[in-house]
Amino acid sequence: MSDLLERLRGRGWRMTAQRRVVAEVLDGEHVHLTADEVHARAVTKLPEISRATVYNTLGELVSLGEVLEVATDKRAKRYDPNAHRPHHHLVCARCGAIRDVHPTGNPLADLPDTERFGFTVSDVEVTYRGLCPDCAGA
Amino acid sequence: MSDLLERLRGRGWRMTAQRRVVAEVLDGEHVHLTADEVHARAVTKLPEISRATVYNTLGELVSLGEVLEVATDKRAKRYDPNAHRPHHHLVCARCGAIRDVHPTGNPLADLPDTERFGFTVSDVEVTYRGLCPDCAGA
DNA sequence: GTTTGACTTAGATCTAGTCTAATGTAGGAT
DNA sequence: ATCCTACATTAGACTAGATCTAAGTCAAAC
Repeated sequence: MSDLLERLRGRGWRMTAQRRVVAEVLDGEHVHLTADEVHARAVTKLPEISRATVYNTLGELVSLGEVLEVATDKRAKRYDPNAHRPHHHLVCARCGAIRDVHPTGNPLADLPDTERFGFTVSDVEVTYRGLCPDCAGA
Repeated sequence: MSDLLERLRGRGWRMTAQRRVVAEVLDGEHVHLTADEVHARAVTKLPEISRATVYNTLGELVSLGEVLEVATDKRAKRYDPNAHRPHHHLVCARCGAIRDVHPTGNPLADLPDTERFGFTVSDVEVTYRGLCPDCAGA
């Protein structure tokens, strides 16, 4: 069903029921879930899985580069399984929903050396904010 | 000393010792403080000021548009007194330090209609990430 | 100088996340 | 097939950051 599990196994990731379930949840729906939402879905497949394990597993998937952490505001972090195609985010200011977007242009090139203050700049995130159709209609 | 206090008074903002101190802290140093850092500095000027008041006051300054809230990660929010000149941020991935930057280009124009999913897009934030000179050197 | 509604306070509470010590188990060795 | 053990999982305590509450205070309109 998924090559995510294959990739992980290939990297020597010790496979457990809990980790499989977390990976399946992320792989299944290409939306941006919070850790608690991942936990809630995981519990339906494996009732005894604990929150700590979900956090641990998400953290590992992030350091393996298989999943992206998205912290657009002070609500819960969200996890983005679409780590292999670079993209940015469009966030609803009201409900927090996130969509992946692919703007044109290259913002990294738009930051002149004089504006880098000696930093080693390695990454840019562009976050568009607005209201989703549901929240704008209300 | 500052026109921030003038502007606030002009808007009918009820002036209290606590609010003045918070405004002065923000106005004084053009860095990006966390709420607790604001509180710590405020306490040196007005020892009995409470954390709740600092939070309230910061929240009001944000809704008045005098101060910007910057939530670049899951650490504490930071408050940016430079609300009147549009800019973006350069963040140190290690220590969380923030610098204001002014990239060229206009990312809002870089998001085609087909990528807007019916959202009413009103704002873009560009966050550059990297290591500051101190953290890169370590 | 009074009045009053807005402001401030200490501390409880909430949420998201991390840590710990005890227990369980995947998967290599035998 | 079973045994080991290093790694994984667990429940629940803990933390940081932020918000809420109810009681007390005070700026400013009169």
